[in-house]
Amino acid sequence: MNIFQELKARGFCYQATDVDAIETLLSGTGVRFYCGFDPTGNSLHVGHLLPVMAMRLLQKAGHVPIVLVGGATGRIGDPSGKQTARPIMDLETIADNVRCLRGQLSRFIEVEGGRAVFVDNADWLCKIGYIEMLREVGHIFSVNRMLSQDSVKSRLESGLSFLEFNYSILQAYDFMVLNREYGCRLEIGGQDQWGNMVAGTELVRRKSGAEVHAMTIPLLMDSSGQKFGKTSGGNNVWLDPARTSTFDYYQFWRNSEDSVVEKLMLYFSPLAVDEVKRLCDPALNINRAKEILAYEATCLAHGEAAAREAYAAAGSRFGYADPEGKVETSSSIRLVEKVEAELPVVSIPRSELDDPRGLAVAKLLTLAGLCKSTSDGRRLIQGGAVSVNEEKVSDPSATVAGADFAAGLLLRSGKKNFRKVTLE
RNA sequence: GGUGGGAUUCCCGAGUGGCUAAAGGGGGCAGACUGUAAAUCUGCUGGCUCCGCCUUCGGUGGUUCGAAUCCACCUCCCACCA
Repeated sequence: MNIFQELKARGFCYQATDVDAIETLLSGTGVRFYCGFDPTGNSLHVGHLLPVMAMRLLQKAGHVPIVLVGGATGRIGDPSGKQTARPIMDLETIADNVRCLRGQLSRFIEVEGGRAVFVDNADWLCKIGYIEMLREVGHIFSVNRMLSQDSVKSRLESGLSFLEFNYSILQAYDFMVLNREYGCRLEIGGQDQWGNMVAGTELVRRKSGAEVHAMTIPLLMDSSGQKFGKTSGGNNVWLDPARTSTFDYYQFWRNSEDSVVEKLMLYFSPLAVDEVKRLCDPALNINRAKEILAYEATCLAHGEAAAREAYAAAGSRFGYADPEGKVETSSSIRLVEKVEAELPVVSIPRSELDDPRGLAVAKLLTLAGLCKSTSDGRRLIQGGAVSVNEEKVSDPSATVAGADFAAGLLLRSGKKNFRKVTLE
């Protein structure tokens, strides 16, 4: 199985400018390809991960990823797939986001020894003058053509500013620069990027005559048609452990529905295609498959030690799916002997206890990030979902005192959401 | 440029003077059942120092004891006509 066939088998291929040409290109080695990420936040979430996984696979096959973080395009905002314009961010925020995203991406993509290149399009886009830009590439873009793009058309009704309208030109320009400076031959990206990517291949062809390609990756949806990667209360599952603890990250994968485990494992684990198919056979042990999925996904994002810890914490809490180790796997997942489960820890300022009436449990839930407001917390308590140190709380006005934190307070909302709360 | 229609809580969408924190559905959360799954049933789903108070129905003013609902102006969308 060559790399292109593997990408296909794993479900990474959605649209491509020329399937055969791309397969031929990739059957060689050392092909430089690129994928861009806009610094709209200081962390990626699992929704961003699909193209990252595709880059990983390509890199493992001997190709060279050019990871572009859009310090310049982030100042514009891509309208593709968006209902309304995004707020314009200030420059420091963007610069900070660029740094954070690079750090996260370098966990997935190996950088050493020239095996990957990290670039920021601010390095060229911010230097070019408007007139210069118009003269260089403006004549190649047809407004008529741009207007017929789906991503533009859908925004014509709700309103599309000139600023955003320019986005695809900038993205196309990136491809041209990367082709010229780095010999980049292929761009990959989410399916909503198709229009922008095709604009790039055309620009390159017309400016330099080089033949370059684009391939999109499908957009992941969950069973209810929502964008994949949201959880409890529609929150994103972040890669940044400060925003989503490794335990919760592991749990996100562990709680996948049966019907999508195989798909997710093909996308997000490094295990070979046949092994994934074997593990996900419903006759085998679907819960073991989920553990392996969760473990492998956590390994990639947070490293093996953190993954093992999360696996142990969840396993000792909820039980292991395959305690006798009957399921064979090449995964490095190993049964962990009884350990104290390390649940996600949150610390709150000691001053929260200053109020003579005590600290309301409902408030504590909010501070610990288990619900969005005190009112919400009160409702959870009324619904019988909350316990403190394994004792159910039934009074919505209940409070805790300093003594309850003696050994770290164990706060629970529902069956699966735990926080160990400490004072600082 | 002209005429008509619209903007409602996370989303869709009711509501046309007090009984409206605002129907219904979706989504989400929680409870029961389970396999930390799905399906199903039940409850909750603006905020707060919570049996009371405060803030919401595009924006700003006004009428009224009282407005998401009436009036004026503004902004943005949609439709038809030119």
